[in-house]
Amino acid sequence: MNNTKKAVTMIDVARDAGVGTMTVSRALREPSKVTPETRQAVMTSVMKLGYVIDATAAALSSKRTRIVGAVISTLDQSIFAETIRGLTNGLQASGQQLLVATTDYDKDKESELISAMIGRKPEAIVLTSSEHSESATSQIKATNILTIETWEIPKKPIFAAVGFSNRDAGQSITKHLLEVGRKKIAFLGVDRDGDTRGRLRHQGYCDVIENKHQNLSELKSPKIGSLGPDYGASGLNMILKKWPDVDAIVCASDAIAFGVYCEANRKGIQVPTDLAITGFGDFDYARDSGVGLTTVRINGEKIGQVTSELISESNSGVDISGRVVDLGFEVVRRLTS
Amino acid sequence: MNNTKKAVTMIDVARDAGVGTMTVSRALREPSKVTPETRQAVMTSVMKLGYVIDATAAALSSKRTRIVGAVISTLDQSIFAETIRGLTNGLQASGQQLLVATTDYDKDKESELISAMIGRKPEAIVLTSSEHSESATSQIKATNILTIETWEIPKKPIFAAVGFSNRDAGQSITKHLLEVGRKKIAFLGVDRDGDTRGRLRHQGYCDVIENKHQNLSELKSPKIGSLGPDYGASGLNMILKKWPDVDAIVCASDAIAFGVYCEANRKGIQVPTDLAITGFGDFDYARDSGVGLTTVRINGEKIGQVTSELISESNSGVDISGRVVDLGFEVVRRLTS
DNA sequence: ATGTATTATGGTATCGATACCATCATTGCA
DNA sequence: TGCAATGATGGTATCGATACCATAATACAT
Repeated sequence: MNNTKKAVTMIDVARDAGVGTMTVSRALREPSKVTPETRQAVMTSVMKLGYVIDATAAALSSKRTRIVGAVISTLDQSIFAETIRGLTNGLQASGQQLLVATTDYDKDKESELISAMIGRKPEAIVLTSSEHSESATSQIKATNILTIETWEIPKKPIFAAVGFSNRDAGQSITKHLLEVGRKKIAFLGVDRDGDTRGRLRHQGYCDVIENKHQNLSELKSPKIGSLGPDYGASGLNMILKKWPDVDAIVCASDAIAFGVYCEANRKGIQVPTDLAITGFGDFDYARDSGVGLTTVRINGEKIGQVTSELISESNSGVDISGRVVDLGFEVVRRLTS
Repeated sequence: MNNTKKAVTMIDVARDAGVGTMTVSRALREPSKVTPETRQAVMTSVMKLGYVIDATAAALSSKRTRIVGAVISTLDQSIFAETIRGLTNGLQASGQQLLVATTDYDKDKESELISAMIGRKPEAIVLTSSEHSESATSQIKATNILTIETWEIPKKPIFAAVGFSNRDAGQSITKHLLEVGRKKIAFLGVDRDGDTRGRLRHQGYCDVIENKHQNLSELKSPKIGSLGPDYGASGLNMILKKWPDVDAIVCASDAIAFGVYCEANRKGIQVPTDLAITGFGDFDYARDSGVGLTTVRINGEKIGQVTSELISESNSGVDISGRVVDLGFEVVRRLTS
């Protein structure tokens, strides 16, 4: 495995094709700059020797790594997986590649990973969290590497941001429930350290439900355990015990909403007649399962795609600092509200 | 964004600290090789100047990129996301980073991406598909880069493999249904081009259901559309039309099984009394939703973790070629069988 | 026909850190 | 006391491709 085999370099190809190294380099990168014959000769030698250009050397020499770094919170519930997909697709089209690192919502880890990323000298860094440690931010600013914050649009972006406002989304979905006549709307979510999204959605809910008596919210900070459907099931029971007359629950994620829905079914609670339920994210099991969950749709793939476009733009010389792309969200009413 | 700012190099640090560049290099990488005082002086200068080691130059010089490439089929339904997670966690611990590329089950794209990966001279390449184009395989063999195939264990691994046998899994889950007394067991899956997993699971099913009359299988090749729950819903109807007396359905994925379950519920079919349903993968919505789907559990994260361990082992000089780690799977009986 | 613009090509310094070897200082032991 | 062994440090060639500049060869205009 350890490269015991010979390494074919550009010099070998040049010698074989009877040209200089620069001609090989050009034939490979800007074919129009060499005559068709020389290009042909070079390509033949490349094939014959099985030559592959060394990206490391090319990067050092040209000062262009063609790497984009993504420092994301988690890949767990596929929340960001779509964004990664949108990014890789966009970047692959322009010959860039994505270096990923996951922080698991740990700020120290994020800071550390951002350092490592900076060392790679990527052409851009994509972040999914909206709050960063001081050292991370200052380091990014110092090195002046294009950094794009995604999903939650921060109040003060470092350079540029692509996403939406979780708070606005929280407001919209709560308003929707009010509009369809719900009176006692509860909120169910988790307040995970370092993960501000749930908190912001809760904030949006609170903005709309001003009445202190009406504000029925549970925002737990579970140290362990899944933040998925099982939490929704126990959450519903908690809420029912505290506020038996609840008639709607805004959940901080589809997974939680799904758990609430299943538990309601088990208890014989009619949805949406007795209880309306809304989710967040519009993931496949909310969308296609037949449950017909009312939710807030966020186009994660588009976030990645637009981000890659911004990166391309920046690479072609456009100054995109200060650019904020708000892709919004969509309240999708289905059968649970 | 374009690095208009000065670049701090190791020479700058060396000058500032009043030592040679090699001492700086050592102070940063092998602190034990320098006196505490020099190390301190170097670190002070590093902080002062905001120096970050240039990974590109380090890689070129040391011939160690500390990059591992992952060429995966898709990140869509989070099937491989857990593996990515296991990998990044393991690799981050040893200072490696993961470069990801997605092929969307396109073999040409895979071949192309593998070439690009090879150019990066990664310390290992991780593949999630079990069948590769000829050019991809030969290129990998020629460059002699450690390549680990994951999930489906191929008959003839290039170097090493970590995963399980989809065919065995298909057999086991089908046997389970026979054991619990089912007589008319159907199979529902999709035959996506380039994705052999569904086909192998189907193969396992066929191995067990030898009787031609009993073999009720649908393996469609949908060009478009989701392979998720919505396919399960329509699939159930197809099956019922063809074989009204079916009493069990082996689904090629949890998502499909989930769709079948929901559709059965809608039609008033009792699960599991009238119809048993099994899935594949044990994703969260199968696990925690309360549906209690009987399924085949595959530990995707462990695949990534073990893979990263193999990579570490190889990096420390052990020859792991030919190593095949079969992590198996687990038939989890819940409420739908 | 001659000078200028244009295209094709190659030589070489360079990117920034590390491997290798040399040097010098210090310690241990006969 | 002297000599080898050990440890700390630095000089310099090197990794492999590209940028920059120089040159050669061709086309084109006057």
